[in-house]
Order: sequence, then structure tokens, then C-alpha cells
Amino acid sequence: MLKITRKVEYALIAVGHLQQKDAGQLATTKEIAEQFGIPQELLAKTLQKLAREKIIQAVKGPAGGYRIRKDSNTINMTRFIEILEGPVGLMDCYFDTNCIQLNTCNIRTPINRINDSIRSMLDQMTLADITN
Amino acid sequence: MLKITRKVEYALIAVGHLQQKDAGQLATTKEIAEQFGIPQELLAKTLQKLAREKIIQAVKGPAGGYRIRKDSNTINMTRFIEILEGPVGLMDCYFDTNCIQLNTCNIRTPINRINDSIRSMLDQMTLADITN
DNA sequence: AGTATATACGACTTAATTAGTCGTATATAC
DNA sequence: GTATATACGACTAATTAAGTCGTATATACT
Repeated sequence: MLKITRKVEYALIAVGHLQQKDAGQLATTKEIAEQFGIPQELLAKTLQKLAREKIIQAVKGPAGGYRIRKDSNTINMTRFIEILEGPVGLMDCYFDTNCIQLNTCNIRTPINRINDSIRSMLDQMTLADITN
Repeated sequence: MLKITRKVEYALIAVGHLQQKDAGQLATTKEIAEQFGIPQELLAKTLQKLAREKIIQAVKGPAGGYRIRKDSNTINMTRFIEILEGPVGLMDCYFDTNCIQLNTCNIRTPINRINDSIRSMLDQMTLADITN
């Protein structure tokens, strides 16, 4: 419960690593996977998603790899997590309004309040806060 | 990710229901399960855990059931969740310090900061906040 | 041109967790 | 003594997360 997934964990580690490179410098999936003991294929897919969303920039071919984007510091954690895992919510009904639990549910409002708190906390937290 | 489990969901619904009863009044598992469309056996096990931890009080036998304890309002959400699911943490290394990820992990500190934020938010939130 | 190396990506398998069920014991009101 | 409620461990099913594989594509280098 309330766990972050490995995908997010690996992604943060990788981004942290990229942040520490000199401007424009690339790092390969292999390099990162080996250095941090992460399954390469899984990391690859994860970085691909980040690249698709322009969090990092991909360079193909030999001597290729990934580099951080200068503006990636401003990405907030809600966005980052949702790129990798989809909607962040304690219960599905936060997004999905067709809950069958009748309208008898007596905890929806308070749960959503907690949810809002967590989201706004993650909203205010940027990648730079995590990885610098 | 960041989901609450059904156990906690059901428990909160049940506690909310118990809160609304007049002082000392009992509700049976069956009654709650039917009213909210919850699998009875699962709810039963959940309420048993709460009873063991003195969040609610169990009365055996026919005309038995559960009632809320007067002081249950002061129970905080971290405690409540941990009774039902164990440790609340984004990553296991928050509790479990023997992570094999070498000491190369570069995100542990910031992740634990987020964790602390979430926990302290849940610490400050009592059952009464949820169910009243 | 050909080869080696890197990302891109969908399909698949395996592992772990969560959800739900069942059988049996125990307490107790009637 | 019987019906009804909680107590609880063991089990199965369903869902989700983790990890793997095959193949395509881009590109630097010889």
C-alpha cells in the first residue's frame, strides 16, 4: 500500500544520474543499468516513456544514449509518476466515476480529500527536488 | 500505485457506519456487508483485526456485533492503515534497511522525505476526520 | 554498402500482491 | 441444545507489477 513501483524508482535513479552529467553529456541504458544494478530491458522501456514525454532526450545509434533536458527540473512529481504508471489516486473512483458500490459509499469525500493532499504535495515537488 | 487496498476501504466504510450508530449500538458484519455490497467474509476478517487492536469492540453471540469505541476518534490514519496492511512507505527501504541495491542508490534520501510528508499528513488525520 | 550499437516498442512470461473463499472453533442469547 | 455471532488460519482466484524476448529502426564508423 502506498508503494511506489520499481518503474518510478528506476526512472528517478536514472534521471538523478543524468542530472549529474555535464551539460549535453549522454548516458546509455546499459551504463545506468550496470551502475545501479537495474534490469536493463526494464530500464530501457522506462526511459523510452520518459523520452516520448520529452522529460529526457534520446539519441539513437552508437555513441547514443539519453541526456537530461534543461527544463526537466520543472517537471512535477505527479506528472512524472503518471507518465510511468497512470493516474495517482488512492481509489479508482477519484478518476473513474462509475463505481458500482451504489451511492451508499460514505467515505468517498474524505478519501478524496486525502488524495488531494497527496497530489498537491507531489505537484509542488519537482524533479530537481528529488534528484539534486 | 499509491492505492489504498480494499481492506482499508472496507474498514473505513464500516467504521463510518459504526460511528453513525447511537452510543453503544451494535452492527453485525452481515448488516454492513449487505448494506454496502462488501464480501462478508473479507469484511469479517478486517473487523476482527480492528477489534484485536481495540479500535472497535466485538460482542459475540446472537445479538452480537461490533460497536465503535469512544476514543477511536483519536486514532490516526497511519496507525489505522498499518493495522490492516503493515508499514506505510513508498519503498521498502524506509523500514527495511538491507536493500541490495548497493549503496549506489541516489534517491533514498529524497524518497524518504516524500514518505515523511505523506506519513505526517496521515498522522495528523484522525478517524473522525474521515468518517464524520 | 556492411556492421556494430544504441533506442523503440509490442507481446509475452513470471513473480508478487491483493482479493476473496472455506472450514472449523468458540462464545453466548434464548 | 440450537441458532447466530465473532475468531482465525489455510486455501484459491484475480489482479497487478516485474522482468524477458523478438524485432524494427536509426546512425556512427569502417
